[in-house]
Amino acid sequence: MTLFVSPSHQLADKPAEQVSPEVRTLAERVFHQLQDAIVRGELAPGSKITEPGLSKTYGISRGPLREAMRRLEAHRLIERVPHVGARVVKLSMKELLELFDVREALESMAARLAAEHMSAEEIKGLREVLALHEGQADLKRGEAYYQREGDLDFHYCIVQGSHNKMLMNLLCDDLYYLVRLYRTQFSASGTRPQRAFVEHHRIVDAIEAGDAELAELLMRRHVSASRANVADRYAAILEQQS
Amino acid sequence: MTLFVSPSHQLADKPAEQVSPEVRTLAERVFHQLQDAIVRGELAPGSKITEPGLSKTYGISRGPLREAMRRLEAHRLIERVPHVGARVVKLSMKELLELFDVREALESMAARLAAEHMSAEEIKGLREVLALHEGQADLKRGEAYYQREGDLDFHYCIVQGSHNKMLMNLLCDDLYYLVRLYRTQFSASGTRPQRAFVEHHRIVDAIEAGDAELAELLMRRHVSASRANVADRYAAILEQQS
DNA sequence: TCATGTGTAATTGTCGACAATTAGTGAATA
DNA sequence: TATTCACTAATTGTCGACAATTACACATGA
Repeated sequence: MTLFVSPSHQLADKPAEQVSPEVRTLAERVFHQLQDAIVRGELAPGSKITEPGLSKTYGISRGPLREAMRRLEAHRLIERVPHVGARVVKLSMKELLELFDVREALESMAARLAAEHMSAEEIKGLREVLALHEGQADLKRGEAYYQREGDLDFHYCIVQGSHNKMLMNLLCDDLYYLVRLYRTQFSASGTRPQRAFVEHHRIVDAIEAGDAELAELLMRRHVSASRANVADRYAAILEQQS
Repeated sequence: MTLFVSPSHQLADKPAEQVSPEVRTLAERVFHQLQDAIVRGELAPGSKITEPGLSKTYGISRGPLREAMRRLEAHRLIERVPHVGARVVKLSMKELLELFDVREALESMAARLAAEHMSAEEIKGLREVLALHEGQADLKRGEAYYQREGDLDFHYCIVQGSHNKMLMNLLCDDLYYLVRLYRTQFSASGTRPQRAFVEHHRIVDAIEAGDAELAELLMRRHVSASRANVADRYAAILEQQS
């Protein structure tokens, strides 16, 4: 399967070293390192990050560090206030649901475009991704982690299949890091993974049939169901606490 | 009409001075200045911009300048290559159409959410925006410029009405500068403005009726028609040249 | 006890200088 | 003549130091 390498796998395999492709400058490297650290939860959401601190931790001066932080800010992973400082972003449930709305809009469009533009070879690769997930035992046992990572792989493939670079940038470079960050704050499981798996197959079927409208509709429902699942679990947690 | 101030009007009224709200640092100021300069076409698309050059032009050192450039890069207004330099982004027709696809996805979602969340007062403000456009004589004469700017105002209002901050950031802070940049490269007019004006009213009707699905559908068609108009005009230009 | 003002310490913003990489010019050779 | 290599100039990347702003602690007064 040479289709693509998901960012999650990239980050899981390599221990945050600069073996990656286009990391030719210190600012680039520390940007990716900080991105990983935030997404993995090593830098706690809401915690304050100071320039001298990070500068010492990563062994670089504040110049490239500030450029990296500017990029993190643009990607919505940290929040800065002039003359005050920066904090790791902390997603509220409201913001998380907003993120799902944006995903619903963009990913359904991606599915539509994928149905129109994906080559037979790409669709084959997509099937292999699904087969890979099916083979994983933990899916049946209801353990959500790999399924969720695989879920990202799947969505990643669809977005790539849209052949729309702007969409790819928005979803794969920007929003997915937020999606992964959310995992460190709200864990999700239940019976959702199995159903999501079925939905994935239906979506690929529609794409393979070249039915753009159906692919779009199914992806929209898929993301929407995922959103509802998160909202329900959150409501349950609130119930439990009170 | 206290509803909002569109970025286009902001930039039109103030001659790029730092009277704006939260511009408390040099990097912020030069970021906005460069953003304006690019969107207005003062910095030609595709032209190379060098750090010493800008540094001298704006009278600041390269530190804050580089941070501003990093933000411009994140907003896709310039493209940087490590150790080589930066260029003002030049939208190809393919990329412009990609942008329309993204807008179609996001703005239709915004219209749906606006129909669900806009208050009566906000809707009243929206009507006033339309009335303002109607009063402008150049709309009837087919002069597109103000209509197009007004078009942005309209879309801006809808996005604000969605009450979804993530959507607002994506559309109003990021993509709209690209949309405005496109105007400097491809001028659009024809009979489209008048029809767009009618479509605007239909959309507001749906929002006022609280019909989320209809509002979404109409906005989707509206953006799609705009996209088709651009594509047709481009095809005509290609025809003319050959 | 609470509010207010002051002073200090820490952090952020900005600058100029140096190191590293690249592009372009020109000369030497096949 | 075309190609390749070296050299130079310019630009980008990085660093450390200084200035400006802010936050916190403490003392003073009502």
